[in-house]
Amino acid sequence: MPLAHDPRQNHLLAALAVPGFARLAPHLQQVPMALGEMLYEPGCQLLHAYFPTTAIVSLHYVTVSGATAEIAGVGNEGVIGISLFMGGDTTPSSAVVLCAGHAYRLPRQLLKEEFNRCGPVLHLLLRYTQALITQMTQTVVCNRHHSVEQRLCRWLLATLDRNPAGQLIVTHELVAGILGVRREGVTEAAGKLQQAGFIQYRRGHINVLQRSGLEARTCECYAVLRKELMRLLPDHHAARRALAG
Amino acid sequence: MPLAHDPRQNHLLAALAVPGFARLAPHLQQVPMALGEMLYEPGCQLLHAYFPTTAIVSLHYVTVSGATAEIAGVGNEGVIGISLFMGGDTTPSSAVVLCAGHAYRLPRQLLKEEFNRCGPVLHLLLRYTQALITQMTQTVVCNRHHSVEQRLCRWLLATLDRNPAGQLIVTHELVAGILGVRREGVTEAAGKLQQAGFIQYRRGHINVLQRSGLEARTCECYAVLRKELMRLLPDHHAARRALAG
DNA sequence: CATTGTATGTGCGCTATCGCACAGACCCGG
DNA sequence: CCGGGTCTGTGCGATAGCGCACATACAATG
Repeated sequence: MPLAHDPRQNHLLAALAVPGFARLAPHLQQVPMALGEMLYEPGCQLLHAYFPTTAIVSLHYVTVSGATAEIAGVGNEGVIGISLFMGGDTTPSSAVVLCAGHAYRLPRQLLKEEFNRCGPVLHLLLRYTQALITQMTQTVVCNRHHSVEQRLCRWLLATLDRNPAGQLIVTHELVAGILGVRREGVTEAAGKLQQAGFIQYRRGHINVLQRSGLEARTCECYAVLRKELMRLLPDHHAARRALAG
Repeated sequence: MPLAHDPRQNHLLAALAVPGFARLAPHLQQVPMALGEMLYEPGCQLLHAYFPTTAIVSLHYVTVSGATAEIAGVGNEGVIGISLFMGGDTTPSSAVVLCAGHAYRLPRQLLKEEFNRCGPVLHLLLRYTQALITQMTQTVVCNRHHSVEQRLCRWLLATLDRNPAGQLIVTHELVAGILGVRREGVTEAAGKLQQAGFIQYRRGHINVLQRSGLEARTCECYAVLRKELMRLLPDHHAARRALAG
């Protein structure tokens, strides 16, 4: 059974075989993540990789004119800092904490060393990177062709998958930045979902009451992505619990 | 000096050190690529990786309702088939030939074997993958915030960079599929660019007359991306020529 | 409990893009 | 040189989303 704070709440860490995990564990440091905290800025050298457990992080892009969009989200299924092992060291996007929580961080050098052993850790991280690419692929087409309401549903569902509590601490403004639309557009779409009884919100909180309603209103992107992520990232954490039980 | 058909017209192959290249060269098979040819379909297992020399390929996504968008383009700076070494084997996107030309292909198994030597080839391919991610990042935000005209300029410039001839064999319809807009939208934007004297087109052909005009009208995405690709993918082919000269 | 900053609701007119329909123009192949 | 299929030009009305302005309502804090 996992401790209150266990690195293995992160699925990637949970999927590591014993020797790899044993090498890394002494260097994993738990850190709290506050809402709005920026883990890295465009072009900045990362010092650590972050493996979220309860926190949710958004990979963001901000244009010169201040327009923003989420490129992909990262929760306990993944890691922030793939450029550390992919070779570029930096990226043109930034990483912002969307839901406060915790993560374990690993110094840059240790991640690189473990990666360069060319063992299972390398393959695990690359498979996760492939999953991230899939997410970005879906976001490209979703941003192009789907409505604000559809994309709001998709985002709510994806975030819920990473935070089963069912209560999100976000403002419409924040969601607008993620979807790359006006705040008013989010207010309108959220209003419709609330009227339908699927969600309920108040000043900075969104409660999901009826997942199935959101699933009915979202675009295909949610289901496509979920299926593909299942294929690429079997939930080893759940599997381990099942084995232990 | 490169032969008329030299694998090293592809920058990735050109960047390989002698031993790696020597191992792969006997297995590289030159293949012609016809306009519109589909290299792989969503979810299909690739049998080869393709290293374009003169061909240009578009990574595409098609929704259930038939809407399309380009996720990223691949020319002689890259390779098609990263999922072979990233671990997923398939992707939800497809790859379509946009500009007829040639490529060298390498059987799946040989690429994997070379990758698993964990030498310079692995690092080169991962760095290219990072460049592809950067391209997708830019496409996410560009699709969300920039106009048809800006994105048309960006696409023309990016394609020109991969095909210095300055003449593209594409219809408005085809470009519309790439940008994810109506055919009429492309006709209108292209009309404006032609009136400005930047391009000239006729039935299925587009000639770029004045790059600087396009550069002035495109969004920041082109410059940002170009700079980042320069950083990640120094043009080893040009470097080699310079050394030889 | 009063205050104040922040979040949300709403109403405009505006623009880009869509979806459709059809006319013309090109050019390839017979 | 003559078709006929394919590209391109153009003109609608419809719509989603924008940008702005301002009203209102909430909740944290002293």
